[in-house]
This record gives sequence, C-alpha cells and structure tokens, in this order.
Amino acid sequence: MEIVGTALAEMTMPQISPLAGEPIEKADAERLAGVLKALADPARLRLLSLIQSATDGEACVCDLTAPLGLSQPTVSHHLRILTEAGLLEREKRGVWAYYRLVPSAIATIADLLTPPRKRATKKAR
Amino acid sequence: MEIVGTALAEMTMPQISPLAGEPIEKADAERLAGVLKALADPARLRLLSLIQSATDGEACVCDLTAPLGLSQPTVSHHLRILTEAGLLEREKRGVWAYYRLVPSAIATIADLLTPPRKRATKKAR
DNA sequence: TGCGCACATGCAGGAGAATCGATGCAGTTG
DNA sequence: CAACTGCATCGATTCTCCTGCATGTGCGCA
Repeated sequence: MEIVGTALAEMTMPQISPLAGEPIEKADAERLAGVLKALADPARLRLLSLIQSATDGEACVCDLTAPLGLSQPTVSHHLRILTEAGLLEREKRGVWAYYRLVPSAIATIADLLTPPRKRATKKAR
Repeated sequence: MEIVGTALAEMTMPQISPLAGEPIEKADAERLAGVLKALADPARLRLLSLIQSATDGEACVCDLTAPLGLSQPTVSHHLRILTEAGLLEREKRGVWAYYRLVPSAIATIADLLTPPRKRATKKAR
C-alpha cells in the first residue's frame, strides 16, 4: 500500500528505537517495519552489497541483473523499493540509471535498532 | 519454510555485513534477510518494545495481547517467530510462559548492518 | 526521422505470511 | 479427580509480495 514514501527521512529524528525506555507507538512501529521490510529480502541485500562494492560506489541496472540471476524488470522493481525506502538514490545519465547508497542511511537504521547505549535520553550522567 | 532455526547464532561470526568490502553470498543474504524479516513487522517490533520495557524485562503472553490488540494465538505466533530468529528466549514458569530479549541479539543485527567502520576485515593496520 | 538500447511500468500467477476461531495440552486449584 | 487457566497448535481465509512476460517511455544514433 506504499506507506513508505521516503520513509527513512520521516523517522530519523524521533528516538523510536524499539529498545528505548518505553513502548513504541503503533505508527512508529509501522514506519520502522516498513523500512526493515525493504531490507528483509535476499535480492535487495545483495543489490545493496553489489552497488556499494562497485566502482565509484554506483551501478546501473544492466550491471546488476546478471549477478543476481533475476530479470531486468524484477531488478528494477527491487531498486524502486530500496529507493522509496530511502536507502538508494537514483541518477539518470544518458540512457543509464545509476544507483548509489544514500550516505549513512543504513547506519541510521542500525542506530534505531541499537539500544539507547548511554545516549542522552534522560541525562545519562 | 522455516529456514531460520536459531538464525542469529549462525551468522554472528562471519563478516557478512551487506556493506562489507565485497558482495555478499547468496546464502548469507538469505540468512540475514531471514532475521530481518522477523523484525520487519509492526506487531513484532511492538512486542520487543513491550517486553523490554516490562518489569524485570520479561512478560508473558497474557500481558501482551491487550496492548497489541491482537488475539492470543496471533501473539503466540509472533513470539514464536521472534524466538526462532534468536531475538527472544522463552521460559515456562507454572502456567505462564515468560519471554525476554536475548542479550545483545538486536545489537548484533545492528552491527551486521553497520558499515565496516575500521573493523578488522583484513588487517586494518 | 526512424531504429535500437536501457530502463520503468502494467498485468498476472503463485508462494508466503498475518490473522482468527476452534481445539489440544499442561499446570493449578477446588 | 474434575474444572479452570494460560498457552501452543491446527485449519482456513485473506492479503501481501516476489517474479517474469509483455509493453511503454525516453534517450542516443544512423
């Protein structure tokens, strides 16, 4: 139902770690689950990995179909989901569409999952 | 198809960060996706949050159905998935089944997602 | 201007997952 | 021992998602 949008950006600010001090709200859980769902697919994890390890950290669709063993429409589909989740950014140059990782996007998710390890939630010290 | 098992334990050791130096293997991607899929659900994120913020960090099923607004079988289903993914552990005391977070399980996932920030992959120094 | 290439979108089939009601099972209590 | 409580499992339904084929779109080139 496409609740994603640029999902990541919408939740970087609030402290909605599932391991924060108190239960998270239903809406926050749905947003975080939306982004995690974009990650929770073998093909998409491999896409992120392939793009990151490519030259200049970018890759076009034609470079990604073969290593994955998936059809071009399917790869485009996955890239779209990752882009809508805020994990990839797309740049069209000529006939090609180059994808690259959004800087620190995945790190942001990792931070959201990480327990509030001494983070200033209520004056840690 | 239950590829999970105690999924987390099986991949804590290898360096299979999707943002590591080189593309991850298909099998690694499937394992990591399996654990992420356990996380990528609003109800399960809220369950983790509720359990963590409960007294003594544990909770039984009867305490969790009401806040979630889901039926008891459904809650048991989600708890089972989280447990099989290695995120929760179950202890039966009397008639009740108490669930608690597996220490640092989620932190492990966060580490897997975090880019190899100066981590010793091949002799960093 | 017409053709070809790279990519996106639409459509459809099939597999997997979320949910619930009904039921089974193990402790507890009378 | 019988009834009750808390939880897991089963079966069925509905919905979502992954995937590929066919097609549409935009850009470059002859």
